Order: sequence, then C-alpha cells, then structure tokens
Amino acid sequence: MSTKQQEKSLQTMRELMDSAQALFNSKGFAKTTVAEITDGAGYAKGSFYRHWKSKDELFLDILAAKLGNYREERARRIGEAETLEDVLDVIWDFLDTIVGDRNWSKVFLEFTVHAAGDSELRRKLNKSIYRLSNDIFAEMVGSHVISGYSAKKLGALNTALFEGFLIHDLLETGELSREDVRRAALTMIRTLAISGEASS
Amino acid sequence: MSTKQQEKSLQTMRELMDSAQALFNSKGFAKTTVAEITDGAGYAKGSFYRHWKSKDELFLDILAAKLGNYREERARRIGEAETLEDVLDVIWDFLDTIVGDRNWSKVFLEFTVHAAGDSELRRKLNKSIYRLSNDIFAEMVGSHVISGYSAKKLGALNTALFEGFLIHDLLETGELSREDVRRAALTMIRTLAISGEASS
DNA sequence: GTAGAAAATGACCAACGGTCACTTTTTGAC
DNA sequence: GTCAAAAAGTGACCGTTGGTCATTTTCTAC
Repeated sequence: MSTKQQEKSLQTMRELMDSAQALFNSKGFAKTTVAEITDGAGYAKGSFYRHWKSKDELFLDILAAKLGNYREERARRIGEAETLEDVLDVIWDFLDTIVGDRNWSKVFLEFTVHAAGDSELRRKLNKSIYRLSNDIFAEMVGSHVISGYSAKKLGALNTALFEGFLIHDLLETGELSREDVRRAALTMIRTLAISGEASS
Repeated sequence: MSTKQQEKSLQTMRELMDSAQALFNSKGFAKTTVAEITDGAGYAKGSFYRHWKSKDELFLDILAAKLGNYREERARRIGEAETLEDVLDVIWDFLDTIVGDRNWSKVFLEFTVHAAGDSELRRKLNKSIYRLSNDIFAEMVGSHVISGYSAKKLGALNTALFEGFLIHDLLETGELSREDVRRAALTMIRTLAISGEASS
C-alpha cells in the first residue's frame, strides 16, 4: 500500500476542503459551485468526485472536522460542572464554538434546512455530533431538575432557542445578541427545572 | 379596459397558485419546478412568467394570501387581551395559524432560509406580514413588563423559540409538541417580564 | 369584420451537479 | 531502468432547472 499516494490524496482533500470552506463562508452552500471549489484549489471539476460522492458529503466532512476537536474538551468540562449554570455554560460555549463567526452559522443553518428534505441526509446530520443530542443533554442536566419537567424536553427547548437565534441572526433584524439569548436560555431552563411550567 | 380579460388573468393566477401550493406542500419549495406548477394547472411553462417575475415572487404572493385573512382577527383579539397570558395566547394562535399543517411549516422555514441569501428578497420577507415584528410585539406586551427587560427583545426571543421549534419539527427528532413550546415560551417570557434575568 | 392588445406557447439558453472514458503520475516487481 | 497495474487527475458531456422571447392564439373595441 503506497503511503505517498495516500498522503497526496489526503493533501488534495484538505486543499479542496479549505477552498470549499472559504467559499461557503463568503457565498453560502447552495451558491457555491463544485467548479469554483476545484478551481480555487487548482484542480479540475472531475477530481472532486474522486473524493466525495456529492457536495453534501463534503459538507458533512467539513462539519466533522470542525467539531471533532471540541468533543474532548467538552467532555472534560462537563465532568467538572457542578451547578445547572455550570452545565449550561459548557453547552453554550460549545454552541458558540459550532457557529464560530457569523457567516459560518448562516451556512450551518442553510445546510440543516437543506438536509431536512432528504431523509438519508437528515439521518446523517442528526447522527453527526453537531446536534447536541437530547439524551446527552438530559444526562448532563438531569440531576439538577427538581420540578419533574422532562430533562430531554429541556434539551430540545435549549436547542430550539439556539437554532431560532440562528434564524434571527440570518435575517439581520439585529434585536438580540448571542449573550441575550444565552441568558434567556438559562432563565428559561432554570425556571422550568426548578418551578416547572407557568400556570396559564 | 377589458374586465373579462382581467378576470381571466386573475383566474389563471389563482389556478397556478393553487397548483403551486399543493406541490410546495408535498415536495417543498426547491424541489418543485416551475414546469410542474404550470403542468398541474394545465398551462405551458412560459405562462408562469407572465404573472410572476420568479418562483420567489410567487411564493411571496402565496404567503400574503395565506396570512392576509388573519390580520383583522388578530387585531381584534389583541384589543381584548388583558393579561400577558392573553396576549401570548393571541400571538401563538397566530403563529399556529401561520404554519397550519406540518408540511407548510417546513416550506415556510425552507423559504425563509433560502431568502436569507438574497438581500432584496430578505427585505421583502421581513417587510411581509408573516414575521410578527418586534415593534408590534413590544406594543402588545410592553405594559405587562415590570422588570425593565426590553419588550422588543422579548418579542425577538419569542420568535426565536417559535422558529427554532420549526427546525426541531423539520428534523423529525420528535421531542417537543407545539403545546410544549407554547407553554415554555409563556414561562420564559413571564419570568423575564416579571423577575428579569436569572443571575448566573 | 378587422386591427390591436393581451394571454398563452414551447423552443431555446445558461448554469449547475454529477458522470465517465481518457490521460498522466506513481508504485512495486523484476 | 523497464514496465504493467493502479491511482490521481482531466474536461467534454449529460440531464435538469429557472428563466427568456419570438411567435401564435384569443379576446375586445370599434
């Protein structure tokens, strides 16, 4: 098995991924063409399909590369967290990391919605580590919930508020900062975890 | 000025809009082609572009038609609302109306994200009545906020939670019901409006 | 009945994601 | 060094799609 050829192949993939990432950032996922990606890295269009089955697969790879680094870090900090506030801090630091800069969060959301129309792709995305699964969330906050409210639902609500903020950000209405949302999420989760629902 | 011709033109538009709406519901916005829309109504593709500049414009028209009916109703009920709970009830009834059935809410979100990549389209969508503007929300709930928290931010948070739920729904993770989210929103808004933010 | 205007048509175009037969480069055995 | 097989790289090509436009059909006013 030729190490040198494998290395070359990996190098090409890295170059294409870098080119793609830069383009996704500036133009979004849908508006970036495969030809632009390969041109940007100095290859022909056909080369792209030696490495990925489709543009979607490339995106999943970029996503995995972007997030893989943070799993360990997160696991360690979760172990240290003692209060509900601590846990939510870790979670939101992770979410902030995911979206990084503004443009990336746009692309991220764009792809999420795009993936929803394709059950196979949707499955892969849900399986990917990006979405903080409700099970993990429940495990993390479960011991802090004293009201009897479902911990998994709390996780889903937290994710909903986060992803809703991505839309807010996307449409540039500019009312909320990331910090506003983070604090509001803490307030919501804490109230539900301690007192349960407001009676109507 | 020919009344009969105008009427015929309007009739054609209605037929095309009906065909489009059915297709959007079953296949989503992106995957529905213009040719399918015109075929479904018994016209040729070129006819479509006599009535709309693009598929995007058609969607905005459908949106306006779908929501126009509910403005009056909403205005009346808002006038009658006395407590914060009443106001949020009206707002969430309106939001429920917007998304109607599950499929339409998918399409709705799909288009929102699609529009984000085009500044002109984004402007039109934000201007459209679908997004409950934060100003209106502030006007509606302002008098019930005693904690000093910005009423406009409350509106934006409410919208974020709603739109985040659309994503949740889209990805079919199935943890939350619409009712769950509605109650969680009430809890969040009420806590922030009365007590302000949780201290961390 | 006829001229002009509006509605309807479908062949056509450019752009795109993806395919594939072909060329170039690399590798390992001799 | 030679050579054959395998991998990497190429770009012309395909099907689909949103959108255009010269042409035909239908309707209206007189």
